Amino acid sequence: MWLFATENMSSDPARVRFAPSPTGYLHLGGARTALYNFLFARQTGGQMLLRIEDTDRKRFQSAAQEQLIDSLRWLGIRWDEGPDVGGEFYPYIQSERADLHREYAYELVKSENAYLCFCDTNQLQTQQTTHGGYDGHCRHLAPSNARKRAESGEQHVVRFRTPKQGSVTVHDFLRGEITVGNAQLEDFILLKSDGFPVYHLAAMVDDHTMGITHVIRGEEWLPSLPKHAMLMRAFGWTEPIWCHLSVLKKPGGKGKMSKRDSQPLDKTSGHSIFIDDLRKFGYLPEAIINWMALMGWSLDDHQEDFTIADLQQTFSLKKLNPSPATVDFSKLDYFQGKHMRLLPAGEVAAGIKPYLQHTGLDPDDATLLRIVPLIQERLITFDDAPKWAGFFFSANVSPDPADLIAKKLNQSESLDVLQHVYRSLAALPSLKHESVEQALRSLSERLGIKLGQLLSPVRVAVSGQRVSPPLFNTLEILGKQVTLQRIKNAIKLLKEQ
RNA sequence: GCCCCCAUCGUCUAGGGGACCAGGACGUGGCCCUUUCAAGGCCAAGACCGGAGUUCGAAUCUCCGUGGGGGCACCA
Repeated sequence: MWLFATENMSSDPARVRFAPSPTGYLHLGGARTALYNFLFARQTGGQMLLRIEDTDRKRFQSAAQEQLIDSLRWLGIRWDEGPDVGGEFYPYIQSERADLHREYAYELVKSENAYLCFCDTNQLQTQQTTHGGYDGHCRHLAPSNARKRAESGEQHVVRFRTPKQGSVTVHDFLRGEITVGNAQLEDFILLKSDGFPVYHLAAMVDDHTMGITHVIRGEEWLPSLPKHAMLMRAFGWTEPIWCHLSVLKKPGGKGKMSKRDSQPLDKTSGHSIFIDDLRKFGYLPEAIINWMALMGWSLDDHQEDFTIADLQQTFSLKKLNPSPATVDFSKLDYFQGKHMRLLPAGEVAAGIKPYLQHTGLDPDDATLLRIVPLIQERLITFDDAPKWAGFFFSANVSPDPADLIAKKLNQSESLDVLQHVYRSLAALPSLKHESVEQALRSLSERLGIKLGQLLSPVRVAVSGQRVSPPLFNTLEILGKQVTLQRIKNAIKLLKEQ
């Protein structure tokens, strides 16, 4: 047991949260953050919360929340509290908690840690150009006066009063002390003029009231960490443990991966940064999890195969890597192939069926199950199935006559091979792979050519392609009638050349 | 422009002062196996960003530089 002792084992159960904004589909960066939060919660025997950060009504997308939940679930990430499963701290949709946020904002106004600001957009714009930001115009208004203006209906926001002197120091679990001069921080907005809280306020109020112990989130939040810490401190709350994950860089390593990069990545390459796309392309959640877990985290210098259950055992915040990682899809394919080979045959059959159907074929389950052993280790994604197994189900194949000519054989020699193969297969009562193998091996000896040379035209004849699953089994599944018919057709094609 | 973070093979990483002329994995090249393609096995090439310190000793600690990244909204 001591072997596995980590800082997590000895600490109390953690309460963590994944708090996406419903502005788009779940992508790798978000999924990885969710994963790490989930793993950490499980590792410590704590809870994971899902909270929807939708205080920006302008960017709200109604479908996004369901999409998000769907992708997360598909990956196998679970949460103990959330908008869909409820929980003690309901609601978990931030916009529904706005009253609470407002209350806390005004508590800060009362304690003079915040104040009302009446500047309009125009004023702010000029301040931006002349002063490089908000100039503190309303910072020193008399509170009573400000209250009167607000009560008379004048539009206003609530701003946090950041100290002008000194600096803030915040501790990040992975990066240590981070100190920023207060001069860098302007009096940021807490409550918008529509009465909705800004993220900084809402998230801190929710984190505190929901009992969050560790904030594990992306590095893009690091610059606002001082604000968050200041808020927590102004309320007199104890800060959670802050842990900022590195960003994921897009393939090629130039720049942070972002939602806008989806276009050049998908379709053509069969890759995408969106979980939902990956799913459509026929990837396995197990593979994606294994791959994502290793982008920014590692257990040691040799183990790299992990199931999500393994990760729940071994994950630790301490082994997180603070430097950015570049997304590498070739490694995803590697893990995908591995997990594909681990799948029970029935699941492979069920997985590839829709992809075959999508190409207009009508595969039956029994045949599918016989084919799976032949193609399973050759598949990367389910989407690869049509190219490996499509010819089993199509009515006929149309080989390129040039492909029917084996390497180092000319046309008439290849024709000769096909005709011999036809005769010896026709002589068999049925095409059991053992008897096919025996027949063709002895035929190749008789003809004095290599087995590979003999098989090549046959392979093309029956599958229509140069590369196929192992041939003897293929012929058995295809059956005598179809096999002979396709060879006959190939012979005809070659003769016409 | 200002602020912050990061820095080991092409990529993901191990490494927390001597165990490192730096280990593993993906990818790449070669060989083996072989019925094409895979899978598998073996081998190879391939990195501590630079410069000053600290130290008997630095990939590991400090500083400066450089490079990369992130952030500067009544977005999250």
